[in-house]
Amino acid sequence: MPELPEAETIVRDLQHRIPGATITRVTVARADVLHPGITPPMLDQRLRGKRITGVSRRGKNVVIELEQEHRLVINLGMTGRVITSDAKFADSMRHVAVRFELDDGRAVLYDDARRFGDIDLRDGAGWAVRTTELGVEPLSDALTAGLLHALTRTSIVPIRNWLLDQRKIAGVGNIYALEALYRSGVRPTRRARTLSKRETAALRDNLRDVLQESIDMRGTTISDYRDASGESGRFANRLRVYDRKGEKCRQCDAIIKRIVLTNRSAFYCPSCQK
DNA sequence: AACGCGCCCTGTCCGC
DNA sequence: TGCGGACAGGGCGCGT
Repeated sequence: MPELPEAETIVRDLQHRIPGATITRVTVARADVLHPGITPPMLDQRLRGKRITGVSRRGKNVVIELEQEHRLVINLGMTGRVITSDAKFADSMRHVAVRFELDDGRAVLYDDARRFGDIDLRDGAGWAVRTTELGVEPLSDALTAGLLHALTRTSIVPIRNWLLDQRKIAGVGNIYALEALYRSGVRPTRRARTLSKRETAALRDNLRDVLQESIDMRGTTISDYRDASGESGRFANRLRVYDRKGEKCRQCDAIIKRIVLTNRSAFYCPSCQK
């Protein structure tokens, strides 16, 4: 579910709520959301007494920064949510997997119906490893048209699949990959290396635009996504192809198609996208 | 090395 | 009303 804009929205919410607080206790109801090798007692023992110093994002991951360079890295999978216990909707969370109790009486709740999410704890060195496994941040200056063109030269995979590879660009998921391709006039099936310089330049700009516009609307809620207060995002009605099979293209009146690429839906306008 | 596939798990919706 | 199947924003491990 949550891609970069959704993770970014949660991060911004948490940034003005939890830094300065100290974790007093961690309770794990669903150990399968913990990163392999991390056990519930270990998590509790290593977090207890640690002060939260900041909150940031890397790709689709929400990163809670702690004293001594430790980081709690939360990947929300498909249905993960991070909600503070003082939020209006906190009591309605029905799949709380982990609770991080704070010294001010509040708690940070990790809720995840499908439990595809992953909670990892890294020290400075461990984080350095993890972050280098991820690709360029699409909203950073590092993602230039030239870089996107160069990166795509060696791959024969459909460009939609290429965009989902977190080792290349970090944070893009199915929704924004498809929306950016639509805006760029490129079909999701096109092999990455066949995109022209002009097309990769357009794709770079459109990717950044659609991500930023979604952040401005606090993300896309199809069904599960909620921000740190439990509220839905408002970008869903701005989607032009995602989940619009059979509906009319907003630019040309052709009918939006749905195909399957490596077991995941792809939507596109057969007339606007080449 | 790069790629495609199956799978992890729960909830919801649709057709019968 | 109930049941089976398809599908869902992600990502890992495996075989080729």
